[in-house]
Amino acid sequence: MREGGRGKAVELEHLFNGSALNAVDAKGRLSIPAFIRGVVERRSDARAIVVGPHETDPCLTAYDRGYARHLHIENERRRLLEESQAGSGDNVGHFRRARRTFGLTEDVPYDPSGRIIMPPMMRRKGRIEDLALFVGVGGTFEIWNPLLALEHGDEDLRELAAFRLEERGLRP
Amino acid sequence: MREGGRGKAVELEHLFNGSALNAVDAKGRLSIPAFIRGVVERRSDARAIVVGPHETDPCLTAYDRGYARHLHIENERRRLLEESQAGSGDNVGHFRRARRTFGLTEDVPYDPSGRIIMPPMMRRKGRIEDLALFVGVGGTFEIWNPLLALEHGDEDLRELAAFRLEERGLRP
DNA sequence: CAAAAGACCATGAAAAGGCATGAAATCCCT
DNA sequence: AGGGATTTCATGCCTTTTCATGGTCTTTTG
Repeated sequence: MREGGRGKAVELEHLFNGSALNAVDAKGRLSIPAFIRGVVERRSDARAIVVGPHETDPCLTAYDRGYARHLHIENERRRLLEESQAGSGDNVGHFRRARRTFGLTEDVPYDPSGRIIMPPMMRRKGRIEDLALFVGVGGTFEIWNPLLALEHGDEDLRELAAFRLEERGLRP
Repeated sequence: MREGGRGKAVELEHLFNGSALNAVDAKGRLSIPAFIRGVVERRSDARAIVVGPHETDPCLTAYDRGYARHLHIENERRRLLEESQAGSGDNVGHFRRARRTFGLTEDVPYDPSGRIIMPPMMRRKGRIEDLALFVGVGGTFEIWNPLLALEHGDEDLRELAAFRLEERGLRP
């Protein structure tokens, strides 16, 4: 199950699918929904997620360690490509990407009961307060402040957030 | 699990991921953040890092001993490649790289509590003063003077440095 | 002898782990 | 298919451990 190497990467055999709204306590502690943990563990058999700012939206992106390795390999491949193309060129682009992929993200293990402490920096970047909306998007998943999702999300996301909030008896 | 040789290197199974800002005391002592030590020890089970000047940026690069071995092997591979290509060509490039990879770097063990004394030459090359910003970049990690990061870094890095400084109650 | 390097202890803050609870979802058996 | 029993989850609370960092004291070395 590890890394068969036969074409398909294990990371993409299981996809993040679904959504959930969970509470964040005063110390920034929160449960990773079970459906996410299932995929994380089948993909990488590590009880940890990697969290970082989303590239374009006011939320966080997250994935498992196997996917992080995948990103690393892609980065290295691209570097070699650029090196051979642009003369002996600068690797500036490479370093920038690597820094973004690994410096701005954090590896966060979860405990046996499936909880993490959202790192303060991520909490701030994602503007996560006392609720976290998890949204599967296939290869990765997103973590939203549900109120921001209502405000800045596309129509589908807004509807999703509204539903999950109502479900909890919250109607802002 | 050491170095199976069958494709995947152990060095790349665990990646440096995250960031931290630590103090450098009057004696030049500083703690290697726990998340770095974890990866270092899983990769090479040695309590030491290898530090050198960064290829393009005003900071230091560092990694574990296993990764140093990896660089050596890569270098040799590349030498053979260039030799067979450019006629019996000069090995100038090879020697230059080897000197850079091993001559300009230093192997620095850390004590049981996880602290090193930054070698004076590195301290000077990286212009490290009383704060050190560690930034994971996958295969390796960087050590910045956070003020230089603010000044010369790309946007992401600047933001990172600013956040880590604020977090400590420092706003330059 | 002086200065630097290294080992050892001390401490406060933060994080990790464990235990308990209530609610919801699932299973299972008639 | 129903309905009770069981398991899984999310979540609050409390305890233990880890970490970063400062200080002191010893050892080494020029």
